[in-house]
Amino acid sequence: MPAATLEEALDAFDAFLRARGLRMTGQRRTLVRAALEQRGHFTAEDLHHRLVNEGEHVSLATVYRALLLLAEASIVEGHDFADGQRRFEPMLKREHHDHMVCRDCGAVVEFQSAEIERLQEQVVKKHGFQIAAHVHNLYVTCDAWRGTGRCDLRAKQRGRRGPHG
Amino acid sequence: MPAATLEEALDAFDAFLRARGLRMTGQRRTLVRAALEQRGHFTAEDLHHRLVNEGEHVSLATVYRALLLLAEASIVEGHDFADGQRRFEPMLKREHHDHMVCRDCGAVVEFQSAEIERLQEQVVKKHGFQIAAHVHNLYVTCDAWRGTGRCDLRAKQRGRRGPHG
DNA sequence: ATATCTGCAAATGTTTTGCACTTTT
DNA sequence: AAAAGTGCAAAACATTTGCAGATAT
Repeated sequence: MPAATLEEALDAFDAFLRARGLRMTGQRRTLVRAALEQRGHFTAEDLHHRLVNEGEHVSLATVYRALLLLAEASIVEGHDFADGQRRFEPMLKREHHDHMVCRDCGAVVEFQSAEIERLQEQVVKKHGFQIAAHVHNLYVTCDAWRGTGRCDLRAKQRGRRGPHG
Repeated sequence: MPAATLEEALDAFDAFLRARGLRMTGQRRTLVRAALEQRGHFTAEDLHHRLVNEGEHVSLATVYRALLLLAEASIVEGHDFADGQRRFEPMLKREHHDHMVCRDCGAVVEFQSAEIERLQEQVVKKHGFQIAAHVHNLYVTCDAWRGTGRCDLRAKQRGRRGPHG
């Protein structure tokens, strides 16, 4: 199943908004488009910068507010990669996946494992819970790739400490 | 392997500090003790409150600074349960585990799965990475337990939204 | 018309930091 | 003495929110 088109995303968002008595606006349309055009995992600020560069007039507050709605509508999904900023990615019509995050180069690589999902579900059931969501991030290093150019996807990285100390 | 005793923790911390040219102080000793006595997963503020109630004079800043060192020394481990505050738990001589976090009652239940760990490692290797750390949190609900009293471990919960929208 | 949006600036809340003073070594 | 630690208050910083004016139904 390929990722959703802009039209599909706009339709889905429109339906979502309508169902909650909310309104489709110029800014929200612009934000849906920009979010889908964004490659990889982006922050609210990334999205805002992009729009400012395009000459669009949308405030950062509106970006945050829209991202919240887009996540509730399952058009995007938010992730915490322990670097102090929430990342988003388009998720409409995309399959679930988890992430490897490289601490050397900042690359975010998606992975899927039906087997892990199954075991996860099993653990939760064994305890009488129901699963609502999960976070499965693998923080990795890629020193072995140094110099190959293969891992220099996102050189920038924040200094903020993760939850591991 | 049972959890570490206070003496073991103090020795480990002392060795860690010494190796880095840092010093054991009264506050740090107090914090090690309090952290080990704390049951379950606690925040920096929990720890601070506890000490204030005991009549100890330790500032919140010192608590944060000590927790950082204790985590680096692997005496405690920090976790992000997506509620806006970092939690810590004693980890010296304890086995690795991941967590289920109940969104209804706030309970944190530990789980272990050698199978999941193995698959995780496999995924990382397949991509040529080396694993540095991982976060595997299962956010669950326990409505089925309502009224049984079994799940009301930690009633308090924060309103802050997690990374999923 | 009326409820919802938006932008701006100010607030929030956890964690970090600068600095003057204490405590270790 | 010299280096490291502490408390306090202020700073940081991503995200949220109050409010007055703008926009959608």
